[in-house]
Amino acid sequence: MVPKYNPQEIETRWQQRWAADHIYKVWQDDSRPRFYALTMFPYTSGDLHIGHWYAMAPSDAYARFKRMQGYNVLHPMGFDAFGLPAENAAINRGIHPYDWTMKNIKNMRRQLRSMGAVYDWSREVVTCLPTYYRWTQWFFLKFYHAGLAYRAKAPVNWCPRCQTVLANEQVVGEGVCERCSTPVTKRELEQWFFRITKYAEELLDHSHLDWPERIKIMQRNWVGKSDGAEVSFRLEDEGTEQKEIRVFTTRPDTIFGVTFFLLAPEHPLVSRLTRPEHKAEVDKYIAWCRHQAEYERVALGREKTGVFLGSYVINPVNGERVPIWIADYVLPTYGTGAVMAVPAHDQRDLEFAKRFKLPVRTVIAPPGWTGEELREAYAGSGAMVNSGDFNGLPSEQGYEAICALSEAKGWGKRTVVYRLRDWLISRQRYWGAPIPITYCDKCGIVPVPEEDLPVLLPSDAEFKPTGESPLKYCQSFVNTTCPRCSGPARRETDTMDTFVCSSWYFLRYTSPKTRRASFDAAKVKYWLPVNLYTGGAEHAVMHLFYARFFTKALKDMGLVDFDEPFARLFNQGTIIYRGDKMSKSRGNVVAPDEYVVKLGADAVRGYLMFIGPWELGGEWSDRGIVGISRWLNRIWGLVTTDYTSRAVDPETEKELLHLTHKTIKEVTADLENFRFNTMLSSLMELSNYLSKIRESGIVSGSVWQEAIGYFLRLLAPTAPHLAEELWNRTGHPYSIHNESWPEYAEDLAEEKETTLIIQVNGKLRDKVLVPAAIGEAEARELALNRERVKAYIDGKNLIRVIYVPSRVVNIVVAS
RNA sequence: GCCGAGGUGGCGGAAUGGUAGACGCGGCGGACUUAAAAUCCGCUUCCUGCAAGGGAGUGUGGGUUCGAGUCCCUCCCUCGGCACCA
Repeated sequence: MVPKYNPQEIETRWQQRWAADHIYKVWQDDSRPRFYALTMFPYTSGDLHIGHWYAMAPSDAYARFKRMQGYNVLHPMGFDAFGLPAENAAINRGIHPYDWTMKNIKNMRRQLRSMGAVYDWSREVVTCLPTYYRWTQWFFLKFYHAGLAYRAKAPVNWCPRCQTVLANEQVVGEGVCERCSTPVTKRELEQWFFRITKYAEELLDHSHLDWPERIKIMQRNWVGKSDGAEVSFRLEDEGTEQKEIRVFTTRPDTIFGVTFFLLAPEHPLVSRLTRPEHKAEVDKYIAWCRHQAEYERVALGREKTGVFLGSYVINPVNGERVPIWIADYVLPTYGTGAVMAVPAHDQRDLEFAKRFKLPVRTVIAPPGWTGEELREAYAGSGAMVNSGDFNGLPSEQGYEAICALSEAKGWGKRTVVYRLRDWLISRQRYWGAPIPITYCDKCGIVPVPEEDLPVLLPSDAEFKPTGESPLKYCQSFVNTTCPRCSGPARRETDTMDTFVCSSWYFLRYTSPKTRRASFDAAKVKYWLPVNLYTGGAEHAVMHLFYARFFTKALKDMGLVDFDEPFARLFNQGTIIYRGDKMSKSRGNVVAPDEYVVKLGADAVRGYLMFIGPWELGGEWSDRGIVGISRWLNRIWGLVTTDYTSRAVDPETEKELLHLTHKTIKEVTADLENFRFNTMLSSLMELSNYLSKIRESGIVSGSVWQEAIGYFLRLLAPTAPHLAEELWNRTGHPYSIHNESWPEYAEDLAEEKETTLIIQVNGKLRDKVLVPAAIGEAEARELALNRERVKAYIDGKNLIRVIYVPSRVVNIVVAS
């Protein structure tokens, strides 16, 4: 009696054996081509849910496939372990963030091990350990010395709930916090920034990246490059030390159409340019703006607001006096915070002009324009009008001509403006890598010397959120000596955004234990760039963007010799459950554990791959997984029950050989393209055919054994435990995971017979099984003489016959 | 508003411009069983017909083609992202 399929027993047994034998240990083995297959490491939230498995199980199958294909595969795993939830848990439950995080890691590691992945656990990376964050701090110093890290006072995004500042990238949707969805407010604070804008142009270049188009578009939009010109408008009243105001415009060709001038309410010149008789109104407006939330202010479709300051600028092209207003739709952070308003050719300016009865002057003629007032702003191109010497010039040429004139006269120049802002990395929280900076009354800002790293987090800090870093109240941490003059000094108490930690973890995996450096340069040279990076698309302008910036900066510092970290990127879709994305806060998480116990990790892996195309995600279904579980059970029975050959039918043997090779071909192509769902249907078709053969027993024992051997190797990436067990039970040497991927023979994979479709006027009328190599004449002859076809063509005029080789004969007739 | 992705049986989903619905779930019928579960076999897009067959059918409406789920245009819906960026 053959024992029943017992996934739990099989899976734990093989996992122990694999671990004991270190079969997934990765060496830097130059004789094989390397393949770095990376999956985004999880945040240490406590439990992995099915959504995590959806990211990890298919990528593990892919890594296994690459291994079997003969690559030296690095497929590591680690934990993104700093961050707010740990601190919040500490506040709520009185557990230290370190203990909370480590407890979670322990549990998540157990869950990950139960998945049976090829992770080499000796390479695990945990970002909250001093052995790791020491190097995060080291990178900060490198950036500081390279002029890429600076401290500045700026209006920053503040999350009142998280009690910390946020990077622009972490403000999402209608101006809410990426983490807790609380509306974000603005605060004027002295903070640390990374100069990511220095790389704006380089970050736009995705030309050597095999990345999804939508991610590239999102990043491009985020950088927001605009070509245009910077133009100076002289102040009419030159009594102030400031003689002019610069604006940025993408349409210098419309400069004759300027009828008013706008400043952001926060613009530094506002108070100086406000005439006494307007002061009360201006102050009132500015106060009103200040209590508007950022997202209200930029909400589209709002009625335009603003006030006149009472002073004027002079238009450099025609010497006109232009009134200066302030309006909240002018953003202080973009361009110069000032706008030359051209209501005829900008919809926003037109709305403003209408509201405040300001003049509108058309200076670019729309097609067919006869001088009437425009209903809507015309933003297209056309001949210049009302533009002095430039009248009649096409606007594209006008653009060039105005730029040339401004440059010649010195009141303007061509320029490029980016929407991208520098990356704010300070966080007023405890659980992050301390920024390695000291403040000395004598020496000012002094970086901590490299040899003094790490700046350790004190274990005795209080975590109560006060809007300032808990480290600020920890005297033993704050008080230090100046590295330069040895006098008393204070430590920086802000910690770094966790995205700094995750901007270089993929380098650390290559040499996780090295104590001499952040990474071993030779190993990074061997493994990087990452061949394939998989994870969710939600990181498009955060993690993925920062990691690219980091890599480019490291390249410029000479620390690495490549400027893009991830050659190929693939985003899996989202697993939904009860109509919603799985998340703790929605309370709809499905834990893999109970399914692993009941049906086995192989079934969970298989179901997640079978659910649909990986990039589209899908709905988790308790019913769906039993289909895969039953299939694995059938495979168990198919292979463990002795096969008895009762007769040998050469035709069936040939057919089995053909189907086997066809399956190898399909499974290989599907894996390469992440089409796990169709890969599994191919395997099911083969196993269904094998079941039929086992019933009839009409192939020889050796042919049967060979087919089973192929089948198991094709199954190994998806169901590593079951494949190993059956490989072992069929007398093969350990381990199937060190076997080569099967190769197919093209002539065997090819179809020998095909169903010829016979259509009359494009409608299916008959089918007939023919040799695949059938010739055209023969096919036509056959089709025209079929009884079923004759009924449709007799007595009609044969117009033409279309023949698609070995597929279709379409007979076109007319009555 | 703009940019992506998508819309196919009761459900998840397959289909190089050439048999629409592979594979699986569910359902129905049968075998095994005292019975049930499990397992195995068969059927399962809809309408019509005793049947052979016929007709319709891939969100909507048009177009290209011998032939369209697939290509082009219009519109509708769902999901994701961006959004007063001068």
